Parts: sequence; C-alpha cells; structure tokens
Amino acid sequence: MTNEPNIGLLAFLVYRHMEQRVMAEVIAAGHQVTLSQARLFERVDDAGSRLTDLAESAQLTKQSAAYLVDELVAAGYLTRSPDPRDGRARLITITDKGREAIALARTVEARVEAEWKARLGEDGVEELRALLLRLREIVDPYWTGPKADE
Amino acid sequence: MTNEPNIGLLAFLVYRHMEQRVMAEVIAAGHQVTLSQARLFERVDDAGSRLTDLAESAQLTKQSAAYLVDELVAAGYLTRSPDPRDGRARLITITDKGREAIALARTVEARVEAEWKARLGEDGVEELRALLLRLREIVDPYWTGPKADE
DNA sequence: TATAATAGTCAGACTATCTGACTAAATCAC
DNA sequence: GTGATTTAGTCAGATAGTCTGACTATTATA
Repeated sequence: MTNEPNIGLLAFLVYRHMEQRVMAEVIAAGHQVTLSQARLFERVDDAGSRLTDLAESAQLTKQSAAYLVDELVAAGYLTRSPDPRDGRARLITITDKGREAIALARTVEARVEAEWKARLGEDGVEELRALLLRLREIVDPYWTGPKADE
Repeated sequence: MTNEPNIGLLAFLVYRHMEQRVMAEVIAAGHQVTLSQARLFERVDDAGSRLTDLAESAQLTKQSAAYLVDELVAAGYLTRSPDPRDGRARLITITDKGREAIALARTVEARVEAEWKARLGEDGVEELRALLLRLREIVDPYWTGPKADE
C-alpha cells in the first residue's frame, strides 16, 4: 500500500486520535463506558432522543441501539421515560452523571485541539474546521442544512 | 449535544463517508469482504507484512488479526508463506485478486475526492490534505517521519 | 549454551452486531 | 369512526469480531 494517503484515511487517523484521547481520560476518571457505548451516547440530544433516531444517526439497528442504551441506563448515564407526545415512544435523556462525562469529554477535546493549534497554528486549525464543515454538508446524511441542526 | 462540532467528529464523518463509498462499490463488484477484513487488508504492505506488524498497525491483538487474515486467505485476497529471514515468522502477501480489489478501491477514492473538489475547489481539497498530513505527524503512532514511510 | 525475547497458534469467553418475528400505539383512508 | 397501514420499540436467537490466557517454535542475548 505505497500510496499518496487519501483524505479518508487521513481523516480516520485524526478522528481516531481524538476518540482515543477522550476515551482514555474518561475511563481514567473512573467512568465505565465502552467505545460502542460512547459512540451512541454522544448522539443523545440534550432535549432527549428516541431510540429509532439514535439508531439511525449512529447507523445501527434499533436492536443494537437498544442493547447499548440498556447498558448506559444500567450504568447511570441515561434514563428512559415515556414520551408524553407519543405513547409508543420512550424518551432517552442524559442524567447528571452523563453530563459530567460530557463535560470531561469537552475538556479533553479542547486540550487536544489546542495541541493541534500548536502544530497548525490558530489559522490552520480554523481553516481545517471550516473545510471539514463544508464537506460535512455532502458527507453527513443527517445534515439538514444550516441552522436546522437544533 | 448542541455543540460546535469538534474536529474529531467532523473528521469521522469524512472518513466514514469515504469508507462506505469504497466498500459499497467493492461489494457491488462482487468482492466478498467485510468491513473488518477490509480495514486490516488495507494495511498489508506491497512487499508483504508480518502478522504482528499488521496487528499493531490496525491496533488489534495478534489473535484478532490472525482471524481476519485467515478469512482473507480463504477468500483468495492474501496468502501466507514462510519468511525466509525468520523461521518464526510468516509473510502475508497480496494476491492478484487482492490487487484487483485495491485498484477498484483507488478508483472509487479518486471519484469521491473529485466530488469533494467540486465542493471545496481544487485548492480547498489540497489545503485540506496538507493540513491533515501535518496533523498526521502528531496523530499517527506509525508515522516515522518524512520518507521513512517505506 | 542457557535464558530471554519474539512470532505465531490454540482454546475459550464475551461484546456488539445482525435478522426475523412480534406487540402496542398512532396515523391515514375512506 | 372504524379498519388498514405505519411507526416505536421489544423479544429471541445467531454470528462476527474481539479479547485474555496459555502454549510452541524460533531467534537473539548474556
């Protein structure tokens, strides 16, 4: 494989590094979360998510998502409650313990990005973010246009 | 999760898109390869790789790597032969069928990057690649410095 | 040459994933 | 408004891919 590294692979290395740095500190802080759980967890909306939406967003089956949500509920990071607006649905929401983990993750993310700034410069990192954001529009099926994010 | 998307997550979306596009076409072309197999396969060196190196590069245990290599050998994409320079080791090399799959993957990668150029411009894509390459140096543990790649 | 390190395999367990079949509730079509 | 269809989620079972621990064979080292 002696090739000009393609952008997909380079992006993977960046993504994996960030994920590993965050996971390492989250686990070091005593949180008992697996990678699969974390990947689903980070998609839970502040206002609560439905299982079906979570599954779609994470590109998993509902069954797989339910399995991971069960574990995250048992570990105290999420709760399920009936959705008042739809008797079939249940709302999955983040607990205080879950928010603590998110806060820690945000801290680590900021620290890693700071390291990247030391390498690429403030301008370089912002240029990178801008380019990736524009790519997101054609690369992320859950992108619904500017501002429609929330 | 109503946050300024961090670069790690944005990089993930880009990586996943490329991977899915490539896998979809590789499978459509009749190759019977799973994602896990492909992720290992793409790390096999042109000159042949050792299992231990593959495992380390893909961040798997030797056992897991061996399991995937077994499948790729059975499917005709790889072969194993004794390493003439080390009686303990075996050299894992790419078959002609494996090279066909790689050629196809390269074609799809080029097509996807062309789409990205339509969005970001030629300059934008090259700027993105340049930034990711510089980040690679601090983000990829198997990076051994310029030119030492081979 | 005895000891330690390295390359890989064997055996067994477990996590995360899937497919298929199902229940209950909401929505749609008259 | 009732019957058919769609939607949200669960239950049961299978499987892929991953791990840990223990082992063999070969090479390198003291």
